[in-house]
Amino acid sequence: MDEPIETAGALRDLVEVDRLLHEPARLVIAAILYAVESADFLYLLRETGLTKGNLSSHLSKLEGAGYVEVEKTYQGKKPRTICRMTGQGRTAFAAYRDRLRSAADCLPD
Amino acid sequence: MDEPIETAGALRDLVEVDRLLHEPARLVIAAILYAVESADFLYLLRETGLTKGNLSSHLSKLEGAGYVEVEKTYQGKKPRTICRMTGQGRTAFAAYRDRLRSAADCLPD
DNA sequence: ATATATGGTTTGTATTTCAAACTAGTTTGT
DNA sequence: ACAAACTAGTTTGAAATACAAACCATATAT
Repeated sequence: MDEPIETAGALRDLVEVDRLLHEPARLVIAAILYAVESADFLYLLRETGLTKGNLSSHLSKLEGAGYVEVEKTYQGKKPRTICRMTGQGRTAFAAYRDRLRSAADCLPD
Repeated sequence: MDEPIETAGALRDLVEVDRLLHEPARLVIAAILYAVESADFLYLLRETGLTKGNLSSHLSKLEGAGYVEVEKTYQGKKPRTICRMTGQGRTAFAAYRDRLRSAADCLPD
């Protein structure tokens, strides 16, 4: 025996929160993409304050989960990476946001 | 060159959130201990729904950070582990809670 | 030609998280 | 009295993460 014991409580729901979005760096990326329809790599780089390496790997993770689509284009001779949140990503983000808000509400004062 | 670029935005503050408390399992433990003055291992086990192994190691981590004090006593012949949040832990929890709330508020709808 | 900048990706290390396995002692059953 | 099972935890080992440094391809400036 070593399984969790059954109990009630809204706080406990936090434990099952979406870990992909719970990571602060990814939450910031996701919040931006949720709001803007599309954004390119350099815009996200400026807005999030992440390093290029981190932005790249977090984006890949969001892409791998189907939350974000990444399109590689060229702007003249320069590469331009455009990111969009998918429907799946929007649904997941909204759910995470709502969970987070109700969790924040039930934390003790 | 590969440092973060300077930019404004309240969302970005999330990235510097207290990782110790941002972990959902630990946040649940911390929220309980913040509210109750003291709680024993078995109470926390029931309330959090964590496994014993996880509860034990998360408590150790909170203890290592100085957020929680752990006192081992006996209740008759049975071991009883009593946990209390320290002043430092209370301060950190309140700060995390406030940051989380303002982050939750500025997420897009 | 060589150096430097742009727009990213890959790699390596250190840390985390989790549950399974373990420990130490106690109670129950026969 | 002896073994089996239970209680109250801790330790361990494997898998996943998170981060920045190092790298790559192409373009531009000297």
